[in-house]
Amino acid sequence: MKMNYEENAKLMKALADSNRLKIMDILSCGEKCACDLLEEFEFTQPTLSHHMKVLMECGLVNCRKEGLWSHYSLNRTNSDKLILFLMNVITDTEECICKCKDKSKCECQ
Amino acid sequence: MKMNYEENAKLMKALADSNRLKIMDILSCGEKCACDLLEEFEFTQPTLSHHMKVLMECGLVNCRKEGLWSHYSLNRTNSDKLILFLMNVITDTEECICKCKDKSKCECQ
DNA sequence: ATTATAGATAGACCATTATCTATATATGGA
DNA sequence: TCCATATATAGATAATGGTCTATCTATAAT
Repeated sequence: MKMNYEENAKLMKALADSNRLKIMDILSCGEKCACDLLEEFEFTQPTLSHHMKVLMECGLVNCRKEGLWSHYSLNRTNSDKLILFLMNVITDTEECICKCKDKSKCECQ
Repeated sequence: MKMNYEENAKLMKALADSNRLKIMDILSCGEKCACDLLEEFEFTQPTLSHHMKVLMECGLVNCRKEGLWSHYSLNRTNSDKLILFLMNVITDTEECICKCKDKSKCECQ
């Protein structure tokens, strides 16, 4: 697997916030409009708008506009890809970055 | 599953950096000393020390001291737990936070 | 004991970010 | 057309975080 640390770090940053994790959790059960999401939090509407922008810009959330309302939903493809990436990170694979190093050079073992 | 957004957001923050993702990837193949890790990066030794502290303090990485050397390794239990948490976040489960809400109150659907 | 080396800590600097208030935009209804 | 409402944007502020240089601590070798 091609390990793109930079790109996936952006997705991780998007989820490195407890409020956005909660938003993702809520959306995992189905599409929700902004007003419904806002009810679950203490922060203001512009703050929710900011969080949704962060999640959308990195591709973890989709938005469907209908009249005045914005309906948000998970992008499951990209969410799954991020988890797959993480599983690759913590798994010892043949193609791992460390495999190409000359082990004999290590002084400390 | 008990969804502790705050606590897991801390773990996500620790992995929301491309250098630390790469460190985790390297450690996934086995224990490495700091000097070996440092070779893979452009940044300075104090910067590596900072990154290792972040990863250790949230429990994603263990450290074994041996003389002058510090040997780092993945904490697979905690790494696995984080991925399990993420899978719960993006999965529609019966116990999801949104399930207790009164759906009929939603104005937008 | 002195010196060299591995790693940690302190403090500074700059960029990023979560939040707010105020305001703008866009849509639907009277 | 005018107003109410849902959401987005702008700009400010305070906190956080990644990196550096300089320095400290602890261990090992001579």
